[in-house]
Amino acid sequence: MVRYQTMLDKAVLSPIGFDSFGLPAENAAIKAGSHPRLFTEARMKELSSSLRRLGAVYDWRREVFSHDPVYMRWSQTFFLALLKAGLAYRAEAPVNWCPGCLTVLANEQVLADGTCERSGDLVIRKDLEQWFFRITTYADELLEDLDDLDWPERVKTMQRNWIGRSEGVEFDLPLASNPSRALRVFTTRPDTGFGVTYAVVAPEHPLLVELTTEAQREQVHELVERAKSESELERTASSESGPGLEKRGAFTGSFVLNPFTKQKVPVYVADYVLGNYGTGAIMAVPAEDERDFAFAKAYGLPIVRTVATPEDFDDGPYSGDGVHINSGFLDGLGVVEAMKEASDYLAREANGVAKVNYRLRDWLVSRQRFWGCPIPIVYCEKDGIVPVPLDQLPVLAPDDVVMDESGQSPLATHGEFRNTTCPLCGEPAVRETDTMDTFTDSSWYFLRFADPFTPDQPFDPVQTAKWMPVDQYIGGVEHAILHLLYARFYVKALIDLGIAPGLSREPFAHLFTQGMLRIDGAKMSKSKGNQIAPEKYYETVGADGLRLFHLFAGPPAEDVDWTEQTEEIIEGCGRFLDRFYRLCEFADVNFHDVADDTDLEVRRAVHRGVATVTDCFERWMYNIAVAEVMSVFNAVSKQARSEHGIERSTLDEAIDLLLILLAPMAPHVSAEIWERRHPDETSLHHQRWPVADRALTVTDRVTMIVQVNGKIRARLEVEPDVSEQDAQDLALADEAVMRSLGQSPIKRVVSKPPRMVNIII
RNA sequence: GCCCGGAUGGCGGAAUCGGCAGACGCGGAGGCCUCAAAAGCCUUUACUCGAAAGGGUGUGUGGGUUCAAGUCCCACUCCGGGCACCA
Repeated sequence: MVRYQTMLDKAVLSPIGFDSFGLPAENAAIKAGSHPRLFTEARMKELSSSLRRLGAVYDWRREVFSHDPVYMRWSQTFFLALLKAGLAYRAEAPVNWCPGCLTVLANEQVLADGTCERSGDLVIRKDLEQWFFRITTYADELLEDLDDLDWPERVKTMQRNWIGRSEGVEFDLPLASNPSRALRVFTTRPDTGFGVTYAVVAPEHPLLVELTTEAQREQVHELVERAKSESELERTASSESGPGLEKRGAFTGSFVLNPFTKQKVPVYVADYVLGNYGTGAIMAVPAEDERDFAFAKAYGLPIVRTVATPEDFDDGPYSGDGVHINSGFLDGLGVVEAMKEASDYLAREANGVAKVNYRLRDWLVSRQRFWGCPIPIVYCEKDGIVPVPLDQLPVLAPDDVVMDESGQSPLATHGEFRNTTCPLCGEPAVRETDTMDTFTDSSWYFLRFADPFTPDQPFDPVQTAKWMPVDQYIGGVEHAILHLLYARFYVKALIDLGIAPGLSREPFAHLFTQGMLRIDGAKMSKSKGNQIAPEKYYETVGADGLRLFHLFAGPPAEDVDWTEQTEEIIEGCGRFLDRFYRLCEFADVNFHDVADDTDLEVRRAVHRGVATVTDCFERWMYNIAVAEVMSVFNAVSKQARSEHGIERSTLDEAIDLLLILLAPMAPHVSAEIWERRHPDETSLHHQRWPVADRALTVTDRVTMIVQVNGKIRARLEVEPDVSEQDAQDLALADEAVMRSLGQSPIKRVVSKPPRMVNIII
């Protein structure tokens, strides 16, 4: 794509960098007892050289990498800026701990089945004090701005689901024993209030102890203990997760008053209510909520319908629209009107307020690992949390560390690093020894690319304004709600912090999600260690052969399976390039002197090929583009090697145009041939992308199909502008058509000249 | 359970609008070249009836719309992905 766009004479910025911090390097270093930097830099070298050999076009002058102290300085500066703005904070919270990675993870890094996105270990819950970024502040903007992005709908949907905005009402359920106190709940269905037959609090709810009566203490205690011992994932996302999961709960012994019916309803504690969403307590409406229904059935609680169910509805919870029943002043209203009435009522009677809740949680950025960007904070007994002064950044990890398998970050036990003095009072203090999530590093690198040369600022606003947003961002779907969400948040925050004035609030205007290479169904990735090294193919079919295969293998958005057949396809691509080379050497070519109709046909094929390949490139159909080049080549080659032969200038034009079409796909061999053919011209890659000669691409004859009762009976060559009458006459005069018509009278003729005529009998 | 995407020869995959299904490649078969092989070249290759000419069938399944459906509509099956106790 870069090569193609460049040949269209566009200014193309194609940068490269390395997200060089992270666990793979650290784990490798632990195994070998060496320093992750050694691994990382060796790997970077290998990768760079492999990419260069592949012929990837990058502006290597702009290369950046996250463990570069210059880069780290700004990563840390941003952390402190976020802290100053109140967007970074330290809090104790239940967090996801991965026993395989020996660190906490962000919610986004935990898969739906409760395992770690990277190591596959089951994540456990721990209560720890950690650093967070207040990404939830931007929840609405992150959601709304998705609408205008040219991204795959799938990715946008994933982000929308992840943010999980829901509008509802928060209100009070007064305690029956003491109506001046209340249990606050959140609901999206205030209209179903008359159907509230019980309430539920989460096991973590602060009021739980107060609500629990002596008689129920033991039962409640048992449930709370069990909920605590299980990870959140066992609780919410076990293998049978979802609304069908078994509900476990216990009666607290207390009652609250339903503000609609003024009836006493029991308060339960149950693990299906989450402590960290909404108010951690709900009003339960079993008739209109699947989960409440299951719980009510299990615990023998009453179920009162408040919305009439459709006629064909048998049983169970019904959450659709309908007319309200058993609902006092709401009776007869539809769901939408009833919601409004009920909300107004709750506002008057139960301190009800409209409330928006999000599934999205703040971004946990602390990592108990060594190979990451240190969090630039000092803890002082007197001054508390103290940011490291900007002129002392970057805080660098020491090199004299021991990487062992203890699971402890070497920073935590490194006295010299850990023990420092407070920047404010000068008294002894300790450094933060956690590092930042590597997604913080990758959340702003694209800004640095616009101007990576200055050490004095993270990026030049003039340059970022010039290049940003990224016109075409390409990545795997696996980043749909990790990197792509974090980077969007970062950009918005950096703008609001005044760090990136004039920047577009969305970093990636167009997103294309590439497919992945799979082996035995598993994604090929560095973490799985099942990669296929390209080097081997550089030797056999060359980088160009491998490139051609890569494009040819299938649509770029889809995954490619590596099978026994794959090697053979790669060889086939290599063979094509060999054949192409031989034609350019005029091997087995016969020439004739004066151009004739056969030459015209060749020229037509070539020019149509130019048009088709251009179109394919515009529409990401690289596999078809390769097929088209092969196809055109076959036509040219066949003519050139026929006895009749080809006229010299026809072949020259064909080869030159094919070389240009091939330049972005197989840049090495095409450039070599070009140089040999045109020693005095500028290189192939500086040639302008061709435009097909319209006179040659318009068709002079077209194949018209003739159908009888929809079945094809003949194919006729006709003029493209053949009239309807002529088309029909031709069709009816055809021998094969006449045969299938037989004696039957013609009922009707449908014709779309010059494509087809259909005769109905 | 809900929401997306997909299903086309032995295989990877083509087919902007409803109008020639299977482009291109891989693999297979036969042949040429060769003492032989490799490489290369040529022919052939959806299935099926037929000696051939020619016919029939065919894009996951079942219906429908249409002169005409891989393409549009309805129902379903299977595969892939996402979400899934968020009130």
